[in-house]
This record gives sequence, structure tokens and C-alpha cells, in this order.
Amino acid sequence: MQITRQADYAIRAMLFIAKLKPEERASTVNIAKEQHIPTSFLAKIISQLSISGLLHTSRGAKGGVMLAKNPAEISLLDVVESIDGPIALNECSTPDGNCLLESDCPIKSVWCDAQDELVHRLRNTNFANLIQA
Amino acid sequence: MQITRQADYAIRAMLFIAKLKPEERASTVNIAKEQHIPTSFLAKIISQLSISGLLHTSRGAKGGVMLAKNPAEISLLDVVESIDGPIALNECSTPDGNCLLESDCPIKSVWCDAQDELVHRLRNTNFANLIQA
DNA sequence: TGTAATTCGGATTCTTTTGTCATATTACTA
DNA sequence: TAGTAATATGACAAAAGAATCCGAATTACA
Repeated sequence: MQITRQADYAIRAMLFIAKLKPEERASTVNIAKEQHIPTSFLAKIISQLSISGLLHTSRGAKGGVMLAKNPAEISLLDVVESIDGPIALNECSTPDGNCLLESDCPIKSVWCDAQDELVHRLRNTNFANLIQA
Repeated sequence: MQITRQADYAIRAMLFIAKLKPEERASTVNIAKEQHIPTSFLAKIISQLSISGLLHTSRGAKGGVMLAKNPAEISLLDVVESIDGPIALNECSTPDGNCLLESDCPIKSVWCDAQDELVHRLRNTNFANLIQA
């Protein structure tokens, strides 16, 4: 029922980066140290965030990590789904979730509704919001 | 991020039992067959639901399982927490979740709020509701 | 007493998650 | 061009969790 540790780490790393001055870069090692995240674990997470287009990375000396977009354009949902994949509260509420039971199952709608609420909430929280808070 | 299969099975089993006539009992084998749940897996789930006081079981011939309370008095939250334990969307939003980082972490409140919403929703859905739907 | 049913506990299998390590690659700088 | 600082990647291991199976014990009815 929990998001993974990876997703939590990803959010914390993104928030850390979002707090930097624009154009300033941070190194994975530095973020890991500040946020108490295992360094080589974080390296993978950052790599994934980069693949998803949320971060921009550059190798070599003076390289590092920076946001790929404006903080206001990156939502918590973006980050969580980049790491954990689509949010689903139950199997039957996944995108391709087909319940083997009756089609009029009254439980499915409960999960779908709750899930919609959660997704909506995460989509509406962006890193510009979080920095101010 | 998902409830466990066990919790899903538990809900489906409870709903099946709730649909019986009052005082009527169902056997684990029968429920398992109807709901496509592995029989010996369901046995454990039902055992746990009984320990939690949601079901009343009786051994022996003509024994079986029935609700321990009125359907209206049993919520989805009761069932889910009986199986999966307290609902938490992130580690820092668990009952004893202490974030090692700053105390003014803006992320924690997001998870706590979303979690409260979800808990509230599940608490307000009981099996009397579900039967009607 | 025999049978139908549940209970209880352990063992097992499988997957996911978390984390480590070593190596490759890239780019700046002296 | 060599050195250094940084990310990229793939293999692997350890731990936890999920799902399941099995067998022995227990209970109660007929």
C-alpha cells in the first residue's frame, strides 16, 4: 500500500534540486549525502528520472544534475509514476485491470474513485508549491 | 502502492458472506470456489478475519463462517487493516513514522492528507452499502 | 465413532525491493 | 594528453514480502 522507497528518494532528490539556484547543478554524491540516500542507489533513480525527462544530467567535471523543466511544471505524480509506474490501489483498478468476477462488482468503483482522488491530488502538487511551503 | 491480494480476497469473501441470509453459514471451500480464490490461502485469511472479530467461525459439520456483526457495522477499512495492517502511503506517514530529515518537510503533509482522505473513504464504505450497490 | 468441517503452524516458492560493486563512458581542466 | 570528476550500466546479493501449499490437530454433529 506504500509507494516504494525509491519513489520517496526520488521526490526528496527532486525537491533538493528544485531548491537550487536556476542553472546550478548538484552531484548525485552530494544529494545522497544531504538526503541520507545510498549513493549508488540514488544514481539509478536519477538515471530513471532523466530518462523520463524530469531531470537533465551532464557527465564529467562540472557536470551534475538539474531540473529539465520549471518546478511548476513537475508534479509529484510525474515523479512517482516515473519510478513506480502507474498508480493503482488494487489490481482491478489498473489500466488493464480486468476483474474475473461479475462486471457489476461494487468494490471496483470504490477503488477506482479513491485512486482517482489520489492521482488528482498528486497531479496538482508541483515542486513550485513544495518549495514555498 | 497496492493493497495485497490477501486484502482483496478478504473483501470479496466478506461481501460474499454478507450477501447470505442472516444466520446462514458458508464454508471456506465454497467461498473459495465461488470467488476464484486458492482454498488454503483463503483459510488463513478467514482465520485472520475471525481473530479481528469480523467473522464468526464454527468448526465441525454444519459449521462454517458468518459475519460477526451487522453488515452496516463493518467497513472496508476494518477488513483491509485486519489483513494488511494500518494503511500508509509512505513510510513517513505511518503511525510511528519519523522522517529523519527536517521537521518542516513539505512532502509529509501531502502524504498524510492523501492518506487521511483514503482512510476516511474506506471507513465510510460498509458492507450494507456494498450489498445494495 | 466416523466424517465433515475448521484451526493452526510451518515450509515453500516466487517476486519485488533495496542495496552493493565494479566497470564503462563522458567531459572538463591543467 | 593525462588526470579527475562526474554519470551510466549491468551483474549480483541480501532481505523482505506475497502467495501458496501441506499436514496435523481440533471440533462438533449425526
